[in-house]
Amino acid sequence: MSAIADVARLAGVAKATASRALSGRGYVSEETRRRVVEAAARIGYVASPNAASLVTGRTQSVGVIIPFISRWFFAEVLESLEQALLAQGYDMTLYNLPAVSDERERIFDFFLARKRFDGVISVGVELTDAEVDLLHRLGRPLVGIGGDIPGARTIAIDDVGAARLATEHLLSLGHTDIRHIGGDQADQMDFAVHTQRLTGFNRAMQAAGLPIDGCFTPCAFTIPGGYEAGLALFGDPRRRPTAVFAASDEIAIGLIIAARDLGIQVPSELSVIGIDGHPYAEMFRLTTIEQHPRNQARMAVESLLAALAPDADPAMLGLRRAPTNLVMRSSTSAPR
Amino acid sequence: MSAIADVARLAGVAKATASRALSGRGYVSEETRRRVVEAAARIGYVASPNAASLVTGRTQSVGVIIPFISRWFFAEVLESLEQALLAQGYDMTLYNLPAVSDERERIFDFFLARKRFDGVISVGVELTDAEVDLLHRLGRPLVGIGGDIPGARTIAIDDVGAARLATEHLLSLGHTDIRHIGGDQADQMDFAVHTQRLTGFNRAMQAAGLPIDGCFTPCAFTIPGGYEAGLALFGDPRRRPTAVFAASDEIAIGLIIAARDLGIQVPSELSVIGIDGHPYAEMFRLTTIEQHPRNQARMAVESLLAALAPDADPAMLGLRRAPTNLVMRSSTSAPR
DNA sequence: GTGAAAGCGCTAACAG
DNA sequence: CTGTTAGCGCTTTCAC
Repeated sequence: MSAIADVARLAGVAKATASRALSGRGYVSEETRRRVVEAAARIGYVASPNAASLVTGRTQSVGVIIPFISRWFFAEVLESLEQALLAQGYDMTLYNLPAVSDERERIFDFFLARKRFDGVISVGVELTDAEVDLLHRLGRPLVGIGGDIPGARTIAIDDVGAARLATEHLLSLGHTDIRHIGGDQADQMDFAVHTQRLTGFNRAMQAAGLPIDGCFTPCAFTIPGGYEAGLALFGDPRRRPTAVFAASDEIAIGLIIAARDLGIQVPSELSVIGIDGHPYAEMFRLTTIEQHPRNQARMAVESLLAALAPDADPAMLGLRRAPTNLVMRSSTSAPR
Repeated sequence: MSAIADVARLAGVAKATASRALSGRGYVSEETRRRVVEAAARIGYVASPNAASLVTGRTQSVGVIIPFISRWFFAEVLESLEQALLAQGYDMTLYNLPAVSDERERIFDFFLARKRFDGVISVGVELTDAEVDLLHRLGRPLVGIGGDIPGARTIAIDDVGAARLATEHLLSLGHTDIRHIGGDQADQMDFAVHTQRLTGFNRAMQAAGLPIDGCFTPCAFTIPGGYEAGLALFGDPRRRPTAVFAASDEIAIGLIIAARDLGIQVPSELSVIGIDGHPYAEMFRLTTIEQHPRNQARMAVESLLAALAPDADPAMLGLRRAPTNLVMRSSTSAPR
């Protein structure tokens, strides 16, 4: 016997009335509602979301696909997504997407293809055309964070602009020997971020009339990645730059640790600027440009839920961008 | 019309047969199965997990509750859980549990209480009795990682033993002025971990006939937390210890950064040992005891799924512990 | 404002 | 091996 039937019987009403009273949809007299709620409480009634979904088509659940969990930016996004979603009564099913592979295909074909979610949020994943297609075919809102997805709302910072700003900051301090350490272009995982930040760097350098040849060094997008790159780059004092723009704070922090290991004073002998707003920035006296992961997450949820609302505003289908602020977390300095 | 009915009609069989052919349960002739599968493929049939769950009672989904996402250990556990679960056809719904609060209560009463999950995995959360009760009342397997949950399978390292081992390592190098920097006992979030690691430290010290008064300093369980503690602890050269056992690698790394900022050589002037197996350990020449988050996660999933299997082995209901290895990631040294 | 009835899409008996 | 029959627990018309 369906559980709600028990509640109904106990309250002396029909199943339909109990349903209305409990879900808040439809007209129920105050007196009846009270009786139903009380009856439900008495027998500890909990609705079956499955049964409800089967008829309403809504699952109150959203799928999130993300390529990393342990990198600061992604973890931060995840935390905020979960919080924002939960506050609206949605829960979050997480798919940690590997590089294109059988496993990945399975996530799309087996898990995402089913009508399990009211919407999908894709965080910093470079999706293939087929994947985007499949997601659209679900007929449910799709929102991206960290890069464009054809036909979907997207939240992102202006990566080219942020990189340019960072580089210009170093230029304005008088530096001319500046390097960019960033992600490998061949690394599929991190959206166009790598390319865009390199582009911003190149533009700023060229606008200042400086050469860009040999200024870029790729490395893994992590603290150890930056550390390795730093050991290699700063090893020879005669070829050491006076300033570095790192494509992420994690790389920047790795560079600083390496510099210190080599006895180089930061920031007096070497200026480093990064992008992210990483919480370790202060400890390392790192100048950084905030990427506001929490804001981006909140905006994504807001945008997704707006699309889910009965009176969805088609205007929200455009591209939205989170603000990009140059935040001087600590001192960079002029070259000596 | 139910989608599977379309498939059935197209294949010229009954719905039940189509169901059997597609789900693999029950007898179907090879010929029939082929026709059904083909028909399904032709119209792009995807089963509705909701409808299936409604009748089978299984959701192929597990709930995971966890207090942090951005700390290394937790992120690592999460990644492994997701991977192991996915491989078995389960997806993972994530609840980032805040300290006891209305939000937290809502997670239990509203989200977890519904029969949405085939099982629940609790990672490093100190659950209240009421919460444990609610989880048990679901009648579904519950597995814990990182600390005991009454009546549930639990995977954890031996925290007291690991702490003791770490301290003994420092003692064996000849150190006698050793401090323990760990989590605040009042911090509810981190299970009994704080207390247990402090206990292990105290036991080792006492066994060596050393005093423990004033040897413990609490701090936040993060790199910045360790950094702050380090600045305070190492500021006065006359009161500086020769070795520190940090309750986590993150604290240890913070301590090392602080020490370096103060011009102290690590490890020659100060030995630091931590627990975790953090990937930054090598960069910081940190000695650490591995906590194997990935192993623990895999064991948790294994244990959960075993309980879900039709022939569940009641013997698995016991407490299991992951191996604790003392790994010398790099050099610690004797006091000078 | 409330009740009766008709499903949502699927699987599990049970015959055949 | 396959078809028929009953629901799983809920929401939603549509009358009253």
